[in-house]
Amino acid sequence: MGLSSQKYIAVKLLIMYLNSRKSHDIEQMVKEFNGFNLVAHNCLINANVDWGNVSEARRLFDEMPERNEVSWTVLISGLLRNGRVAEAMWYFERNPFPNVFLWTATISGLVQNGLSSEAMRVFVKMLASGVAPNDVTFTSVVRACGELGDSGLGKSVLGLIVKVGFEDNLSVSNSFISFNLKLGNIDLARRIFDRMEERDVVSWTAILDMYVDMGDLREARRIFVEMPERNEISWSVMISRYSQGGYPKEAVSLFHEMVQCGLIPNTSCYSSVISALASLRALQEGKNIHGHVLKIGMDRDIFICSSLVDLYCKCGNTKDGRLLFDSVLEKNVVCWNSMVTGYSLNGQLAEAKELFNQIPNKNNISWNSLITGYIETENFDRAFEVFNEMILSGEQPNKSTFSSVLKACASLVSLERGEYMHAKVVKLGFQNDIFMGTALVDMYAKTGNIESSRMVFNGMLIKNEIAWTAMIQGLAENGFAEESLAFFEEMEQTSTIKPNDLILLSVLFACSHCGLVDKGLFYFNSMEKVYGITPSERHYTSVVDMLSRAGRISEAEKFMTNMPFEPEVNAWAALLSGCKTYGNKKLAEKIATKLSELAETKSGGYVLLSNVYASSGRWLDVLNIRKMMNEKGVKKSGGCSWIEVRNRIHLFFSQDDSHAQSAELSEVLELLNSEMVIL
DNA sequence: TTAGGGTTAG
Repeated sequence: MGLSSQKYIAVKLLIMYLNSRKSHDIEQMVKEFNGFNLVAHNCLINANVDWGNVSEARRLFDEMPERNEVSWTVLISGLLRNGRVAEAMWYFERNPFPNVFLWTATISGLVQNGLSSEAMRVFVKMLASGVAPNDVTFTSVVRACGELGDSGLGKSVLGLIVKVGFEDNLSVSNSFISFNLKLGNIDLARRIFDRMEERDVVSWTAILDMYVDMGDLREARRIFVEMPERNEISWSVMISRYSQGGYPKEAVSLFHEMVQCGLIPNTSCYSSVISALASLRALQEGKNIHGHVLKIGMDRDIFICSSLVDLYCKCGNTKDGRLLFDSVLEKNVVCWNSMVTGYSLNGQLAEAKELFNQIPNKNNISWNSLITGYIETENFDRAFEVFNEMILSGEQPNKSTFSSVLKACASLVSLERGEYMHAKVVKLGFQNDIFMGTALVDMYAKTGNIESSRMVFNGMLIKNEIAWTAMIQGLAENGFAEESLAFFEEMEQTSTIKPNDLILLSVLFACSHCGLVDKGLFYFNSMEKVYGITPSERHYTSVVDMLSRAGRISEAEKFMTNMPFEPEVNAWAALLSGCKTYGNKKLAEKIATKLSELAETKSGGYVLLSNVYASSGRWLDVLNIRKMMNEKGVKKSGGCSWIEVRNRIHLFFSQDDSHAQSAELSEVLELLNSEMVIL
């Protein structure tokens, strides 16, 4: 077989690979080909690497009777591209063709796997071996310096580059732009860009990304429009950053715009747009994209698959998510995490736990997903257990982990654990993070330690809407109504943050508890006009409560009849309680009749009704309702309480003695009771 | 063989 026909076969295989991406066809073709063909074999290895069948690629390589330098390069760079560094290095040590391509492929592969120090060591070895680096080598080496955040190292490499004469090379200059952006030298990056004689789409995209990273999406959009040349990566930068930055709608419309312009989206664009659709819970459009991805043969891409798993799960369809997950041959940790998160989000904790146990290389996101799942299903005990297991396994908790566990401490009203977590946050140096600050303010407020809550809040360098909400709400709910209002006024005067519906609810709550009725009514009436927030049922109920507490019963009643929706049961309860306090028996009876009617029509109505009677001290009515519920066979979910002793949560249910020490506890209670009688 | 881009947790 001559070289030209070998080339012919290789080209044909490549065309088939690009068109059909069907491994089977290509394998068939290689088999039909009489005898061994080196070029075809190399192509097949390359194709398998691209499809993620790395083990198959390695098998093909190992079985080759003869290999050339392309075979070695394809295999080693393929292994590195798929994160199989140890295997790649094993082959690298044994490679009989140490040319510049292979050195460069290895250096860049190591950098891509986050092993920049190792990459630099290989680079030094390369220089010592006498092989001269080329421009591509330098771009990878500069990237490694950037990843290491080592500006001194970058300067030494620049010296070498100038010595060899690559300083004006386009790729090398581009890599220096990103190097400086990584180190925060924005001005220097911009100066390099401005000084460049020739710029390509990569240079422009780097500058575009700079504005996106700074959070200036408008300026980024301007650069994007003005760029002399745009390719699919420039588009993908825009789409992904809009998606990640909390603008999923814009990301989707940008994707449509791209398609309308006649451009072909790459895998990045697809994974980003699917992620945006997942945020929007847009299942149908996501399914359309999935169909399209299947049609064009991108359905094996791990990024696309992980986003699709996430999409199906976020839309509540864990079954289809799992089906897709199972079809992925070589899963990475992100793919695993997407599925665990999917089960967690949908409350399927047994499935989440089972899958979590099977993850081969867990990272902290895997742990966080499971912890969050337990917290969302209010299984706080298990959440803390998993947290402890995480620490024991040697996995470092991150800010997300603490955000979750602090939420659990708040829900459990467990100050002791909260303080322990706070200490850990400080030890790891996370205390200045805005998420941490907010979670701590909330935890301390919910556990009743308003002093610490205030201290953390005052110490926060930047305060966002969520932080202010936690503080204002915390103060209001802990009975510091006046202070809560003072903080609200301070927020209005000193920040640009606009009040949200939760803050206004707290403000109404505070006004109600301070007896500042007119002030409360003023804020309620300002909601729509000044703040552009439509009041919800809860806001209306709060006003009813406020008027009732102040004895303005007829006003409260009138307010209720003018509400744009059916009043909540809590609103009736507030009014009834007001009637009781101010002795309005006639209206109280009217409300009682109304509530009985409501109980008939609403599911769980009896329970609510009995709660309403209980809250206004009408115990006879409570007993009657309970009797009626028993007759009709209506079950009430039991009351539940808990106490924390030596890091263990003890749960107690009403009319239930399932606690292991319930007999002893009863005895002690009886003893205490008798003591109280004596006193 | 490269520089610019992607998926998951709070």
